[in-house]
Amino acid sequence: MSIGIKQIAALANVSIGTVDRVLHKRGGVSKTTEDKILKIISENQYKKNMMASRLKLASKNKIKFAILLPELTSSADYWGLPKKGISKARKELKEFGVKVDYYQFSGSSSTSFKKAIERIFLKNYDAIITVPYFEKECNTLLEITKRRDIQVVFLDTEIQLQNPTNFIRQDSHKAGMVAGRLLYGLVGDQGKYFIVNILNDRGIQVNNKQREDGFRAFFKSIGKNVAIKTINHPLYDTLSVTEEMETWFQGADLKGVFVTNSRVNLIPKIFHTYNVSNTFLIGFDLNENNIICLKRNEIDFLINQQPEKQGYIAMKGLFNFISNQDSSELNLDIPIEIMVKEHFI
Amino acid sequence: MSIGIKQIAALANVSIGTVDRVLHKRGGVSKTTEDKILKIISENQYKKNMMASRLKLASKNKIKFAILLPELTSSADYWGLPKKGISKARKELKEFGVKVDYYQFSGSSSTSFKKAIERIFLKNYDAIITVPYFEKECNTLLEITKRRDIQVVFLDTEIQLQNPTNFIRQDSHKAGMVAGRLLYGLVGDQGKYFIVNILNDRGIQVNNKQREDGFRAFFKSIGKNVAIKTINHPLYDTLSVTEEMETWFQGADLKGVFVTNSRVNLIPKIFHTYNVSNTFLIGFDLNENNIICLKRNEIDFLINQQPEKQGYIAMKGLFNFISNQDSSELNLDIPIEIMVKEHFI
DNA sequence: CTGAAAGCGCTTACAG
DNA sequence: CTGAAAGCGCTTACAG
Repeated sequence: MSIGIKQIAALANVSIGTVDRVLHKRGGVSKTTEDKILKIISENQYKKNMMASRLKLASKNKIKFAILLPELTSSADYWGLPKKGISKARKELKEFGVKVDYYQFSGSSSTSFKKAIERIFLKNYDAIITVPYFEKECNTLLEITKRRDIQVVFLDTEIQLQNPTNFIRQDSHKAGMVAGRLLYGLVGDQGKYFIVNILNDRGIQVNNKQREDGFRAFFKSIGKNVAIKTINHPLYDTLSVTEEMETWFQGADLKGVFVTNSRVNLIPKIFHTYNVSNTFLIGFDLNENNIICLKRNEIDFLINQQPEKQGYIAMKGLFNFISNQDSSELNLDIPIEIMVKEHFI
Repeated sequence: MSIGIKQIAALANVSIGTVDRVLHKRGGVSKTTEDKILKIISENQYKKNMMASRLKLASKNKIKFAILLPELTSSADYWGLPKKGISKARKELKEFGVKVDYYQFSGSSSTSFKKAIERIFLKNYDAIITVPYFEKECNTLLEITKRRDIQVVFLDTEIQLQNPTNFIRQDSHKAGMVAGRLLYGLVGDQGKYFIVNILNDRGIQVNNKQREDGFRAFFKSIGKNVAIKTINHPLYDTLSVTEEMETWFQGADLKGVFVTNSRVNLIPKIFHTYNVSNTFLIGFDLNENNIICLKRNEIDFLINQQPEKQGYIAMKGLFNFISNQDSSELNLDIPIEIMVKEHFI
C-alpha cells in the first residue's frame, strides 16, 4: 500500500505540518527531524497524491502557462494546429488549476519575439511553450528561465542551443530519410530526384534543411548513387517555374519530387500546366490543399508532424512535471506519420 | 467562472446534501426542489470537479476493471502489448482509486471465455476490457453488462454484435486498402498480387478477412483489374510451401505479397530458399522478427495496430466515462500507422 | 423530504 | 522549531 503524509507523520512522531515543511523544503525543521522524515519518505517511496494536492492549490496557486507562437498569416495557418492541441489540454486541465495566456510573434522579426518574451517575464509563469525560430533569443530565454526555474518546451523544430532543453517535435532528419525510402520505392534506381525547398523571407527553415539532409542520407545509406538535385525556390502563392524546374518536363524517365515543407500543393499545378507525367510527389503536413491533392492522386505521400499532438503533449507533460516533478514527457520525438489517400476515405 | 455544488445550493436555498441527491439521482427530494436545482445546474453548466470527487471516493469506492485477454502462447506474445498499455494506465490511475484484475482465456476455446466471464461476474466490476473472439459469447456478455450497467470495451477487432458497443481498434478494411496502395506503388499495373492468410486452429481471423477485402477493394477503387490470388495457409512455425505458392518462383514480373497478419516474417525464408527476387512484401505488427525482416529489406512495409495504445486508451477512456459520464473516447479508430525501415534507425 | 457534519490527502497561515 | 486547525469540492451516513 502507498503511504500518505499522515502515516509519515505518525512514523516520525511529528505533525503533518512538519512533514510538509520537509517535503516542500520550506525550512524551519531541525536537522534530526528532517533526516528522520526523509528516511521514512524514501524507505516508503512516498509519492504525493496529485489529486489532493491540486484540489487544495487549484483555487489560489494556478499553474500558469505562456504560449508564444508565430502569428497566423494567410499563407500559414499552421500555428493554429498546435494551438488547438494546447486548447484541448487547457480544457482538460482547467479543473486542476491551470491557466493559459497566449502571445504572438512575427516569424520574420526576432525583435517581436524578444519583445513578447519581455512581456512574458513581467508575469510569473511556471512554463513557456514556444518555437525555436531565433537561436540567439532562444539562448537568452533559456538562461533567464533557468535562473527563475521556469520550464520551457520548444515545439516543431530541434536546434542546437547552449543549454540542454526540451523539444517536442519530429526528427526532421529521420523524416527526410523516410521520405527518401517512400519516393525510392516509387521511382527506383533509374529515376531522377528533386528536392524542392520553398523559402520564406528568412531563407530556408532549419527543419526543411534537416529534411533535405535526411533525404540525401537515405540514398547514401542504401548505396545508390542516384541523381538528386536541390531546387531552392522563393515562396510565391503560385509557384513560378524556374529554369531548374524545366528539366522536369524533359525525358520519359520517372521523376521523384520531395518538397521539404507544407507548400507541396503548389507543385501539381505546374505538372498539370506542363503536362508532366511519370512524376511522384511527397511533402509535409495535412493542410486542406495538400489533402485535396492527395485525394486526387497528385501527391503520393504526406508526412504528418502531428502539430496538434505536439501542443497537447507539451501541455500535459509540463503539467505533470510541475505538479509531480516527473520530467519523462518533456523531451520527445513525435512519430513520423505516413499518410496516403486511403487514410482519408 | 465555473460553479460548484456550494453555489448551486446557495442559489436554490437548500443544503449541498440536497443538491447532491439530485446530482446522483439518489431520490428523496421533492419535485419542486429537484426542478429548481436541475434548472440551476443546466443554466450554469455545472460540471463536477473530478479531483474532489475522486479524492473522496478513491479510498472506499474503487473503480474496478476486469481485463480479459487471450493467454500468451509461444507463437503469440501479441497480447502482452495491450496489457502493457493497460498496465501503464493502471499506474497513472492508481491514485484516482482504480483497481485492475487480469483474467485469461484460451483463443481456441469459447468455453474458457465463458468461464472467465462467469468468474468476472461474481465480482462487481465497473468495466471490462476484452477481445471479441466468440460472437455468441460476446452477445451474451453485452446483454448482461447492459442490465448491470457495466461498461465494456472490445479491443483489436470490430465485429457485428446485437447490441451497440465500444470498439477501440484499427479499421481493418481500411488498413487493407492502405496496404493495397502501398504495394501497388511498388509493384504497379503489370505485377501479380498475392494475399496470404495464415490460418490458426479456428480458421481465418475476422480482421484478417476484413484486411483481405480491403486490399481487394483498393484495386477496385483505382479501377485496375490486376491479378490477385488468395492463399489460405495453415499455420506452421516454419511455413511450408504449398502448390499455390509455387507461382511465386516463376516468371520475371514483379510480385507483391500481402500477409494479412503478424506472421509475415515467415515469408522471407521462402523467398530466400527459392531464390525469389522482384518481390515486395507487406504485413502487420511490430514484433521482433518482423522488425528484423524490415531492417534487412525483406519486408517493405509494416502496418502497426498500436496495441499498447489500444489498451492504454481503453483504460483512460473508461475511467473518464465512469468518473465523468463522458463517452467520447470509448469508440474509436486507432490510426493506420505505416512503418518503414528508417523508422527504426 | 432535508440539513449538519465528518472526511478524502494535502497545504498553509497562525499561534506558540 | 513545531503543532493544531481551516479549507479545497465533493460524498454520504446520520439525525430529524
